[in-house]
This record gives sequence, C-alpha cells and structure tokens, in this order.
Amino acid sequence: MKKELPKGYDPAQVEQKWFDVWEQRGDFHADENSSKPHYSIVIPPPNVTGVLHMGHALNNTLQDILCRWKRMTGHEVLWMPGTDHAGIATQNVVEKQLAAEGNDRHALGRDAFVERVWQWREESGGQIINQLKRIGASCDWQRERFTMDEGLSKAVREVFVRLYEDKLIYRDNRLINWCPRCHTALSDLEVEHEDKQGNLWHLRYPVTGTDRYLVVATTRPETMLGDTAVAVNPEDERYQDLIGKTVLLPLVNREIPIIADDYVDMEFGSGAVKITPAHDFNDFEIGKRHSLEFINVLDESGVINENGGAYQGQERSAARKNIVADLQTQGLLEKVADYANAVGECYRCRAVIEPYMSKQWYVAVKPLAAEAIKAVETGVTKILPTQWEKTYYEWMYNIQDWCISRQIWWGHRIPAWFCDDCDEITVALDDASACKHCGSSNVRQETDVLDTWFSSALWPFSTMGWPDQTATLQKFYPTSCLVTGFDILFFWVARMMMMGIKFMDQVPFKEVYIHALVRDAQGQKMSKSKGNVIDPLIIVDEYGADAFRFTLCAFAAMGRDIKLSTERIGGYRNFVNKLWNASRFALMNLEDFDPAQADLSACKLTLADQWILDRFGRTATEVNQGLADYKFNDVASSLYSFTWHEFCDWYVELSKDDLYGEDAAARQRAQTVLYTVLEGLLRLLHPLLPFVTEEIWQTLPGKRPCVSIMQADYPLAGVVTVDAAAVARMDLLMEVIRAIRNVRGELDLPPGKRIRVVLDCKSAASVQAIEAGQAYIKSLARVETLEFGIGIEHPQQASTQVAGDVEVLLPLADLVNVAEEAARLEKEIQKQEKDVEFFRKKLSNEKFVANAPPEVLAKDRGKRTAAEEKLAILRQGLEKIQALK
RNA sequence: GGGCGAAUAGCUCAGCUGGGAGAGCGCCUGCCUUACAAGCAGGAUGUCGGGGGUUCGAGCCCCUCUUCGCCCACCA
Repeated sequence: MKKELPKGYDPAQVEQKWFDVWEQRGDFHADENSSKPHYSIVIPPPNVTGVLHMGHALNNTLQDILCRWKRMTGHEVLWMPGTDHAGIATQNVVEKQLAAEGNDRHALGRDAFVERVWQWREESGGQIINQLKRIGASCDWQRERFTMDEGLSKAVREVFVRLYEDKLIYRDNRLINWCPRCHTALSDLEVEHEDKQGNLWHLRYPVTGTDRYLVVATTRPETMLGDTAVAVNPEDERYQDLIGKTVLLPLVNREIPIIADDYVDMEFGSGAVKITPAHDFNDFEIGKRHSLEFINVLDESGVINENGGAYQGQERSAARKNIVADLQTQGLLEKVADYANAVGECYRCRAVIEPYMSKQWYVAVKPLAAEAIKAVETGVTKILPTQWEKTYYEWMYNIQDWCISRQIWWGHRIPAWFCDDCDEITVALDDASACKHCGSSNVRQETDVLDTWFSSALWPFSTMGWPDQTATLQKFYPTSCLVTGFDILFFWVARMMMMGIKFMDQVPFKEVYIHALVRDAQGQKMSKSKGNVIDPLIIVDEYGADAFRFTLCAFAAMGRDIKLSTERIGGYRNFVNKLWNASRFALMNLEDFDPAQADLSACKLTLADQWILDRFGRTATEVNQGLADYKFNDVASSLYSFTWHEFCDWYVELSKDDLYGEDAAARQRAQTVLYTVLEGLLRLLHPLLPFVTEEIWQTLPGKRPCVSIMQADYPLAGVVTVDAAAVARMDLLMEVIRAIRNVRGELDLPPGKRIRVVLDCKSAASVQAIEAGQAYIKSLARVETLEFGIGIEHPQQASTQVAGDVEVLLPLADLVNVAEEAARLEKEIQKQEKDVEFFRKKLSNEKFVANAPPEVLAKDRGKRTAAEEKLAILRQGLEKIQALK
C-alpha cells in the first residue's frame, strides 16, 4: 500500500481524529492495579464557569508533556481531571441569568435556585473540559470529578466533622470582609487591594464643653455615624489635656470619649483618629482594648441602617456625599485632600469590601501550617523554582485563621445544626434530625456553605475516593507533581499541603512546579477589561495545537513571565510543517523499505550516519534531562535545533545521494538510518507535539509493537555506539562545506554554477576525512571537481578560505571579480586579526598563565595557534589576489 | 512598610558550578536546487541598565544607583 502525506500539514485533519481514537480506546486510562511505577498529577481544577484562557493552556500543556513523557518511560500515569464548583463565581453567573429574566434567587427560593445551578452546569458548565481536549490533554477522562459530586461532598463532610471534633473548626463573631454585592463573607485572600485615588477628609469634632475642635482625618466619612471614640497617642503633647474628655459626634449628637492608644501615629494627619469599631479592622482592635461600643451602621447591602439616623436607607456612597455636604454646611469640614489608598475589592465582583461584624466559621490553621512548613523545610515536598519557597514560608508563618463560611447557596452546605431548644450546635456526617445535646428535634441546618477552596484543598485525595481506602489512593497518592501558577499558591497549594498532611499523613505532592503567568506581547496581564486577551482556541484553529503547545513550552523558562506573541507561534507552526515535510521526504524514499528486514547494527555506517546518530543520542539525553528538571524551554530548543538544523538541514541532504543512487546496499543502509532517526525523533517529539507525531508515525512503513506512539518507548539515549573519530571527521567535512558555501555566497556565485575546488590539507587525518566524504562536499557545496591532498599544488588564481586545518581554494578563473574577492578576504582577515590579538594578549598575561587551570590554558593555546595559522593563510591569499590586480 | 523578580542584537527572550556573547522573529544578498517559498544558502547587528569592587579572567559573584513589574501588609 502506498502511503502519502499531503504537501502542507493541516492540523484540522489530524487533531480531532486522533484525540477521539485515543480517548475511545482508553489510552489515557490509569490502571490502579498496574505493577509499573506510578506517576500522578492532579489537574488544578478549572472553574465550571471557566473558558480556556492562556493560563490554562500553559498549565495543562506542561502537565500533558510530563504525563506523556512518563507514560513513554514506563510509568503508570494518572492525570486526574475535573472541575471546581466555584461557589461565588458560579452563583453569580446564574444570578445574572435570573436577573436577565427579571427574576432573582430570593423569589425562586434556595432549593429551586440550587436546582437551577445544577441545570446550568448540565447544559453549559464544564465546556472547558472539551477545550482542554483540543490542546491534547491526556487526562484520564473516565475519572473526571467535580468538587460537588457525591464522593467529594462526602470527603468535605468527613473533613469538616473531624476538624470540628479536633477543635480546629470554630465559630466566632468578629469583623470580616463582607461583599455587599455578593452578600457574603470572604476570606482575607479573596479581597484584592488596589491603590485608588481618593480623598482624605478632615472633620472637626467639637470637644464637649469647650469651643475647641478636634480634627480627625478619614478616607471613609460615612462611617462616622458609627464612631464611638476618638483616639490620640498617649505621648502626644498636643492632646494631653483632652484625654478622658469627650467630643460631640456631629450629625449624630452622640457624646464619645477621647481615648489614648499607642496605635495612633502622631505624625499622620492631625494625630487624632476617629474610631469606628464595627467598620474598621484597626478600630475593632482598639474597640476591644477600650471596651468601646460597637455600632453597626450598615446593612448587608451596604445601605445605612436604623443606627444611621437621618441617613437610614441611603446607599453608602450616597451617604458619604450627603454627610460630607452636611458637615460642610455646619462648618465642620476642615479640608479635603487628595489621597491615594488601597481599597479592598471582592475578587469575584469587584465591589468594594466592607469590614462587617458577623458570626462566621473558622479553621484554626496554625497547627496545620506548622506541619506544612516542616514538609517543605525537610524537602519532603520541593517547590520549584526554589525562590517560591520563601514566599510560601512567609505566608505560612504569618497565616491567620481561615474564614470558611459563605452566605451563598451554591456550595457544600455546612453540616451543622442549631438547636432551637438548647442553642447547642450539632455537627455530624449524616443529616441530623435531633440535637446531639438535648435530643430535641427542633434543629435547623446552618444555611451557610463552605468556601469553595475548602473542597479544593482536599482535591488530591478526595478525587481518589477518600475517605474510603481505595486502590487508587494506594497506588497514586501522594502525587508526583503539582503544576500550577503562583497566583493560587496560597489559595490552593498551601491549603492542600495542610489538609493532605492532616488527613493522609502524607504530603499531597512531592514536587510543586510553579510556572509563569502568560501576558500579552507588551507584558500586560491579559484581561477582558483591557481587551488584550488572546483566545487559545483561536490560536489552535489558526496554528494548530502542536505549534501552540511547542510555543508555550519554548517560552516556559523557569521563573519568568511569558510574553506571548503570535509571530512566535507562527514560527513554531513552520517548525511543525518542517517536520511534516521531512517526513514526507522520508516516506517517499521508504516505499520499498521494511523495518522488519533492516538491521542497523549490521550496516556499515557512513560518516553522516554516525554523525546524525550521535547527535540524536545527545539530543535524547538533553531532552530527558530537561524534562526531569522542568526546563521546558531547553527541551524545546534542543528538539528544535536537532530537528531542523541537524536532521533536515544536514542529514536529509547528506542522505540523498545514497537514497537516489544506484547502489542498492547503500540505499538500504541510508533508508535504515533515515527510518531509525525519524522514528526515534517522532517519539522524542511526541510529548510536545502529540498530534502530528502520531499522524506521521502511523504512516511509517512496517509494524511497530504498539498501537499508538504514546505507548512506545521514549528514547533515553542513542541507539548505537558511534565512533567519536567518525563524528569528528564529519564535523570537518561540514566545516569545509560551509567554507565553500560562504565564498560562493559572498561572491554571488549562482547556485546552479558547478565549480572546481582544491583542498590543501595539513594532516593525514584531514585527507582521510575528505576522502571518505568527498561525495558530500560535491553534492552539498555544488562542486564539479574536487582535488585534495597534503601540499597539493595551488591554482594560479584562487579564492582562499580556511576550514579546520584545511585550506579551501576556489580557482577563480573568469568566475569572479578580483576586487570583490580582495574585499571579502580583507573582511575575513580583520575578523581573524581580532581573534589572534585576543589570544595573544590573553596568553601573554603572566598572571593568567600562572593562575588559569591547565586545561583552559591548553585550550587557549590551541586556539591561538589555529587562529594564527588561519590568519597566515588568509594573508597569503590576499597577497596573491593583490598581485593579480 | 516588607519581600521577590527583571534590565543582554531592531523585537521577544535563552545563557548551567565565572574561562573567547546565543536562538527565534525581523533585516540585507542570492536562489521556485525533484520534502518543504510555512522553504534553501550566505550575511550584518551587541560599551550584556549606570558606577564601584573581588578575580589572572565577570553577562554570571559582592556593593551601590537608576528604571520597570509583581506579591504581601489594618496606618486613619
């Protein structure tokens, strides 16, 4: 059967086809009963609301490369996929839908709303899963999990109950971060601080019983409705006489004390601070220290409540405006200054966060953090690049208790029941119908749900069936590696560490590889609002998944952000096409070839054969090392230059004479090497370019031991031992060819022009090399007649070039303009003179000679000699040319 | 206020434990040479941010300055 490939590579014809085959055949499935060594990765579960962005594309491409590599190196690989229910984000999506229908969740009721979210998830959630498949993600899709599915929910309850029983989960009434838009508490991490240009209002508070004012500065004048004190520094001489007195809070007419507290910075503003314990984290602490009253003036939507007197019912920003205006009218506004300060925003909806008093559930994380710190300190888990360890420690050492309750409806409802009769709390695995304390059946379940990150923290073991002791856990936990971006180091990685150690007694992963963020070509973070988002799927459509993957890999240098440019992707699209065409060439010349009948070890390998096999072996070694070290860019660059510059540019060209020639044995030998290198190269490239390599590999002649390239063995090193001397001879031949091409190019000899070349060799070894490789020189440098030997007679008029210890002479005859050749030589000589000068200077430095290691010295001396010889030859060449003029 | 990172060819970036500065794209010259014009061959291009220091030798190590970026932090 004749196999042919189309002239240009068309990813669309190939990618979907192979992915379907792989998936349907179960090629990605991990067998927990396998006896092979395990390798496991859990995917950072994308939000069900998510659409594939560059971050996902990079993250999953890197994981896929690792998984495919490990699969080919004999590991049983589990790449666990799934999605996150993304509590607030998902609830917001469905709420928006409801709003568009003129409806809202309160009208619908909790059960109907949750039902509606599930329905949304069935219909349009998880589209990202199919998008991941488009870039080739070889997850075990049969095992796909969801943080809200039954098994994972069971794990969540188990963890909650056990932490509660260990007194690591507790309930407390304090100031929390409240999103007035989402109507829920948030953890500290979920608040993003952004510097905004605002104002600093200086307000005058009249001191009771005097005509003095105390001036206080604030960025949030509306909170003055809840002020219960004014604080000054106890050392502040300006206010000594006022401490203990009171001021009359304007607009509210409440008499509040003037207190002294170290917290107050005398240098800032007026040195007097209004204290609003119910609406500011610092003031909260001061309030506790001084037993102040906590007056909450806002409701859960950020509207002034009944404690706000005349301002009740006003939204916070309107209230601010009105209060400032009213103070001004009363002459109590001293001044308004421009002031930039960090405003906390909700990471989901961008609404400004309110510090708000409420009763919430917390995890006391300090004891868990201690273990998680130890695991990294002792190297049980490695974080790479290592600079991230510092960030991890920094956060872990300063960790605060984690607020885990959310006042939304979509999520894991907290398994706690309040008793109406005895007020005690019952926390249980199974839904409680009676109070554990008094037996009353008057129990109501907590309406709050858990922070979405609570269930993500369990991901490495909950997805494997925990709390049951499954074979999957046995085989694949702890996971080998976690690949993620630094943006969720605290949200996710740190918490998985804590939970994994606590509940599995083992770290969740042995290595954490932190990759960069993908930015646009200008280095800006991609965001919808900036409009600079590049859609990975459009890239895949335009350039193909393989080219896209290769680009991401090539950019993924450790510890650096990635500036993605489409030009670069185009370059790698060309690379894929180059591979495709080299394969076409091979296939055309392998029609009558059967690998089963061929035996590389029986072939008398040519210099070119040995050279390419040597290069292939080195490349394989580099690639394996690079993958082991997560140096993805090095891997990409090794593969790129071997494929294009060594295999295509040199070997394919070198093999043509034998492939096209009359000599059947030579042809068979060339075919064997061509097949061997190409087939091996496809395997070597497969983790990066899964689609195109499978397509070509399947088209190769003969049968291979497995159905897919992804199950084939990964090349770990060279396929044969090569003779280093042969490789060195080939290097010399290549240098000679380059020298001839250089002269031809510089002198503008047309490529069709066949020329005569004389090679004056300085050593027998060189003569031997050229003897063996004269056909290569003739063919690749387009040489008609080639004469060579030691001290061979030089042509009368010739262009001079030097390659190693070989003087390359191109008889000029009428070919060329003498002046041009003189100019070329002069340029060449100048370059050479610099070289010689460099080494002479270096080697005449006594201190260098005295101190440098002998091998460096010997190397440099050799280089000096070679440079001097080359210079001498070039000068002679120039003299002869000038004589002609 | 702490911490981290970056500054190398026109652009985007590599550069391992210090031993003559690299790639891709772009640019210039010549080519449709029977795998590939998404290509082939050849070529040009750098005070490695500034200034000090250590060293026989520094893009790399130390100090300092400048300019960018990011993360964390309750100064009103």
